[in-house]
Amino acid sequence: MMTTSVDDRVDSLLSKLGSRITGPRRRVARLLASKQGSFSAEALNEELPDVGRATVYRTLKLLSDAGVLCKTTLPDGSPRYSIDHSWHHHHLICSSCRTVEEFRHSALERLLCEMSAEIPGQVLGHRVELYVTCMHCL
Amino acid sequence: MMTTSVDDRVDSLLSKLGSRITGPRRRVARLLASKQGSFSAEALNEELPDVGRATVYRTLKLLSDAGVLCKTTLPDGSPRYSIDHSWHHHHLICSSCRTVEEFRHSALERLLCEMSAEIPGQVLGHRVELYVTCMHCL
DNA sequence: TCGATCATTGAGACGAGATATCAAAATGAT
DNA sequence: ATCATTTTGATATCTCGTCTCAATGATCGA
Repeated sequence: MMTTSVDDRVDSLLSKLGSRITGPRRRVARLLASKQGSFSAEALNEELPDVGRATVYRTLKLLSDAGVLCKTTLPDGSPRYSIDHSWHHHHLICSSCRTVEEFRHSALERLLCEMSAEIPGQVLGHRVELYVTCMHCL
Repeated sequence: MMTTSVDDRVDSLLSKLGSRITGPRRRVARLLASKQGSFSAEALNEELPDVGRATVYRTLKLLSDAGVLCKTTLPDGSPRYSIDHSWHHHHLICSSCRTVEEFRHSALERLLCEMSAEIPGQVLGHRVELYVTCMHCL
């Protein structure tokens, strides 16, 4: 097994951030590692009855700021988290099952980059979301 | 003056929608007409102490559904409303002053339309947001 | 113009998602 | 092992809304 354990990766991330390695943070991270697709903070919270609500939210924020997680807002305004696979990407959001998927599109990036030059002020970043009915729901 | 009064326009919109023309709805609409840029529902509510909270939110929803208003979510998740100038558009959001501005870009639309063909599932719509520091804040 | 009907209102309860407070517990540098 | 500093979690609080329901008021037909 060449695979580093989840705990090892979390430990090194946390120390890189200058944050302490604690039990609750590991428990949140382990649960995240077992997830795929998108999930709500509240769902995680319910799956971790022995970790305080505030700590779940704090850890989610910590990991989002660190770029490990990605926070998206569904069209109705409800927030979803997903693992950030660490390249710049955008989201396909299924209006039916509310699943969030990543996608990348180089032509789109290029165009957005070109557009930035035309826009007054300084462009800091962008977000693109496509609302779809996914194959599974069709 | 060729200008139709706000009340007249609101009246005709409401009857087109099959909704009743009421005092509270007029008061909300008048305030909206005096606004420029983006605003939060709560701010409107505070400026209309004689209109019930529920009614403010209901009217905002009514007008959003009717396409008169446009609801956006700032990166931090807080919602903003703005007058929808009634063509498909996207948003420039100033990260500093949180102002929301509309923009249109035909090449971007064309590309997004082309992309829809490549994407598995059925594309229903899209949203593009550019985060900027606006001229005013620079 | 007058009622009858039915949409609308507003006070307040409720709910989701999230942050603030603060005493107690855990971490980790020494 | 010590101790300053972080972190935790119970709870209160906040924001943005929706729901309920009795009272009100707009509209339409006679």
